[in-house]
Amino acid sequence: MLDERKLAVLRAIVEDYVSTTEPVGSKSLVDRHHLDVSPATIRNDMAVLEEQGFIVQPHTSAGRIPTDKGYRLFVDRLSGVKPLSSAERRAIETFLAGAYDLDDVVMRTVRLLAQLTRQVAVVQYPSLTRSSVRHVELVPLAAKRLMLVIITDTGRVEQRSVELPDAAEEDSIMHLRAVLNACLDGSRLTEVATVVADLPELVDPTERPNAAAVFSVILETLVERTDERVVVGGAANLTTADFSRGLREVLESLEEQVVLMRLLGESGDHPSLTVRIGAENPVEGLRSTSVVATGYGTGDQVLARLGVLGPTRMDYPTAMGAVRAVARYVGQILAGS
Amino acid sequence: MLDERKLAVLRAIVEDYVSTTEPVGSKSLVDRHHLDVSPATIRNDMAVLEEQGFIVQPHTSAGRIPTDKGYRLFVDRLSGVKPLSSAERRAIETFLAGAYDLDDVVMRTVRLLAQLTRQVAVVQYPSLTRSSVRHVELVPLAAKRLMLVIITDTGRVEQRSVELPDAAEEDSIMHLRAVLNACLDGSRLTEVATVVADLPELVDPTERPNAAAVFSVILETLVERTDERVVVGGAANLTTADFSRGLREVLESLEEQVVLMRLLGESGDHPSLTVRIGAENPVEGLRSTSVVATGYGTGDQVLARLGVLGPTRMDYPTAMGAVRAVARYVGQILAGS
DNA sequence: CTTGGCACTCAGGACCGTGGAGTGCCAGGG
DNA sequence: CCCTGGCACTCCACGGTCCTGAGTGCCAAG
Repeated sequence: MLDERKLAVLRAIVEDYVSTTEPVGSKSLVDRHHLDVSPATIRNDMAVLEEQGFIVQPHTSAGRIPTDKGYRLFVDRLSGVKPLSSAERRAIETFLAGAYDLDDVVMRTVRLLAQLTRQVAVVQYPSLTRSSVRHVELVPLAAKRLMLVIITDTGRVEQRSVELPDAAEEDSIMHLRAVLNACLDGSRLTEVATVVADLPELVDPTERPNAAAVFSVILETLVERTDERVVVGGAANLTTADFSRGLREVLESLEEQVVLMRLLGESGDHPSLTVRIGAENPVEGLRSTSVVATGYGTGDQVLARLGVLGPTRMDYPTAMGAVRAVARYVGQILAGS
Repeated sequence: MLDERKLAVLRAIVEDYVSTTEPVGSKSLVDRHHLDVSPATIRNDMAVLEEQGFIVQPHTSAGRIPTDKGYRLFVDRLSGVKPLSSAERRAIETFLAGAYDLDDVVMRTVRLLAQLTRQVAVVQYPSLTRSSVRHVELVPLAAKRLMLVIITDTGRVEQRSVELPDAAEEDSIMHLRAVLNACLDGSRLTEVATVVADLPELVDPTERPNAAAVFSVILETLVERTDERVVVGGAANLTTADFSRGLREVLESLEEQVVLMRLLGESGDHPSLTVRIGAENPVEGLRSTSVVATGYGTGDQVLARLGVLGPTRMDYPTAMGAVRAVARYVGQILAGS
């Protein structure tokens, strides 16, 4: 029911509206894109497109602007992913290559994405639950207190201080550390819960209370704490797109870790490019924004997600290209370190 | 040359303007504050205040608004620090008490400050250079690669990966770790440079290349890297105060770590409350904002700084009260952990 | 199905007039 | 010398009117 030309018209409307921010009319359409028909014909097409809910006019006798449904069709069928220029690719590469630790990689990634797309960038730290333990360290801080440091194979470091019920000897701590590393080293964090459950038997009875304290903190840290960290950058880009007074709402949402997680999509398993447009968005208050996100990781393993957020009127092909490219490079960087 | 009443007038102007956001005129002044004189008298006073540069009128025959100089006088001589209500104090206490590690303390602090003052909150992580080493850990990741973890007495953990020139035995790493901890444990980070310089002699000659690699990374991390981390929160509060189109500029500045450091004031030594008003601000692009900051730390030791940022038209007494109170509580929390 | 013609609609800008808030100045009184 | 009431003046903000131009929907003809 939508013939070839009507689709072309929709595509043209989206493109023009995205680049000009102004409702686009039949006249300007025909000469900017070389559709070889008259404005009147286009008007008929637009009437149909409007009836179907792909476009609307802000007021009678103004141009048309796409609806969420219109963008959706555009993304699904009318546009590809725009590959980056080679200059941009080089820029990404050199910019990310300079990073020297995980924090730095994440920070640089967020800046990079924000700059490339001129939107707000959102990057999730490599997920704890998907990585595995590389080393556990116990550092005595005081007689009845020590610091627990867990290092994962994605370079992430978690630290927690632990209160011990009894004063601990240097020896018993050494022993505990050895046990922990022997058992946990290499385990996926999803397995940690079961592994830890068996641990107490390996410890001298007199030391069990202290060991139990440490174990429970480990569980808390690795298993119960789903609090994945998310970093945001490029918030200044929100000012160009006027959300009227919704800007406050958007900024507030961006400070909520939980919201950001839902935004990126909890279905973090498949690494495919996801686009959420306007009201498709699960988050109240971000109903006038779109999110382009994807998973990233080393090899076929998805460690976390990253993406950009902007007004529904955003340059989807470019955003998708940038997000996909950056995700790939970050994956490479992480794999190589 | 400014008698008692003129000062009272200035104070009243600042207070009214801050609460109403509108230029304040002689008439509304006299009945909102019970100055027992006629509007005409006030007008004369205002003429003088304007001549001296404490206030201006946006257009002829509109009310007056304070200049930066006016706010300065207000802060220095006309207003105290408004203490928090006991409810607020309790809220601070319970909110901060729930924190379980350093990251969490900082995050909670930033939220707290933003909520209390309804401004943008800025909190610097406890400074590396002012704390001392509690433990150094070396974790082998691969034959020629290991992870260096440094734990400070303020609970901060720094991690870096190190490329080794030669493959390293488990033994030699153990030895190196022992040497490092023996020498560095307890040193102030400012002394680390000199201590490290003497280290190579304590290491077996065959291991010197590897040791040197580690040492240089330590130096990089602790000494050369002045990159102190700063966390921002409550950016949404910027939307209420209209910076016209300067909002973008402000948001951009807030994403630059370096800028934030300068904002809080590098003169981090004395713990006194600092107020920077408008153009007094060292940062281009934040000339229309004010910053209220202070140092915080354990006991008499200043570890870092925190504060709030807002439009020059901000409620200084309240902001100062909140900043001071939060700084104290954070200090207590850090001291107790 | 496309096209040119035509009448219609409506947002936005320019223009104008008015009301009110606020000022500066002045002359008189304590 | 300082305070005060009175007065004339200035100008912003607000609302109404008009006009223009972009854009539309519809229709009849090709």
